[in-house]
Amino acid sequence: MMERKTTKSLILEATERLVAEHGFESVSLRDITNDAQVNVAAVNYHFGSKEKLFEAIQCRYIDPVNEERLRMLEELTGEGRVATVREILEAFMRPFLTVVKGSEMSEKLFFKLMGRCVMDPQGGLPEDMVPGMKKVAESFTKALLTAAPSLTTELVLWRLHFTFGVMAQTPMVPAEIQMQRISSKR
Amino acid sequence: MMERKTTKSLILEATERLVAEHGFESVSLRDITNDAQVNVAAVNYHFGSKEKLFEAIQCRYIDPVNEERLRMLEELTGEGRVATVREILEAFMRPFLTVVKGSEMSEKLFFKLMGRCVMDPQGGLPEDMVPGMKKVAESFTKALLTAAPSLTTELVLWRLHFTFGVMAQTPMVPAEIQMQRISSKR
DNA sequence: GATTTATTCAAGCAATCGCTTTAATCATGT
DNA sequence: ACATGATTAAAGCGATTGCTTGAATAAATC
Repeated sequence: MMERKTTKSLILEATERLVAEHGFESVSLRDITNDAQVNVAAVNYHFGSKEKLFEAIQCRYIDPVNEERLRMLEELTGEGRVATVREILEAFMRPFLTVVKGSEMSEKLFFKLMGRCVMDPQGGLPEDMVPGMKKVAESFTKALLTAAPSLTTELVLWRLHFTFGVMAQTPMVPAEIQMQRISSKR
Repeated sequence: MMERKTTKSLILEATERLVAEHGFESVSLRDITNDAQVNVAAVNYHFGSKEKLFEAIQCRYIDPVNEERLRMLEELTGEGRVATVREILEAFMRPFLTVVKGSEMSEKLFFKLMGRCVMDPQGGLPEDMVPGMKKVAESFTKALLTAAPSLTTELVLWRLHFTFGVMAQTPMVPAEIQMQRISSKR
């Protein structure tokens, strides 16, 4: 009996969908396996535990994003080249679009999932993602300090934090705005 | 036997603390009652259900914030007065500080809790908070459109959304930045 | 075709979930 | 002192949690 998609990828996709929609803490193994039309035991067989499954879906897209970020930054600043703040920020943000285009996910779902990863990270980031995140933060901070020498490290980190946070928050647009669309007369 | 604090307020304070720290979905009734040193049944006795308890701690500070917002806005724009964008935004943000100063909570905990209310709202806002939120959104949108006629309703709503979101996100500053403080040499 | 390995399945485990029940205890008014 | 209503406490309810088990099935190797 040949199936179009493997059990493992069915689980991953269902998890991404449900976590994006409801957040990490609200999703149970049964929610996932029901949605994926798969046996409960399959999660522990393929991933070891619920926590490791969650780590897997966090790494799945964030790692490529971080790699593309560093690649673009190296292209901008390598071999003594000088980059503008705008170019550096572009290298920070654009990889999200690059990665989502290359995936099978809808943009909206993708950004919702990214948002959950930033807001919810239950028990912190996966251990093997920490070095990559540190590398990105360090490299971009250094590049931005070079491009804008009047700033301090602390200022740059705060602004990066907000830059990332606003992006992560964008797809979470709550009912407010649609409600307002209706109730406002202008 | 007279106790310093009532059971009800012990529960409220423990809930605020735990929700601010771990988010709504992660906190159980036992977590709360253990932390508050009260019986499990006390929650359902005083609040009816876990969900209503959560609604209570959401309304407890957000309602006063919204009232103060409308009061400040009325002071700025009432009786045909004209307000600047900056003044209006101040009326939008400052009430958070006013309310937290008047409470017994630490600022950090307060903003963390507010952040959870924006990010986590499991099952949407409490029903009886919706009218207040709508009123605030409408009034401030209208005021901002008057102060900055070149903007559209949609633009104003998006910018309010981000303004609010950035504030809600501020106290969530993750390990990144402290980590970076250590690992960066500058 | 037989044997071994990888995967799926139904069933059930202990732990915890929100919540209820019933009885004891407290406070208050007469 | 007694009765009344408000509050607290211990025990346990059914449902759900993450996870494991042992057998059945599919796939791969010989």
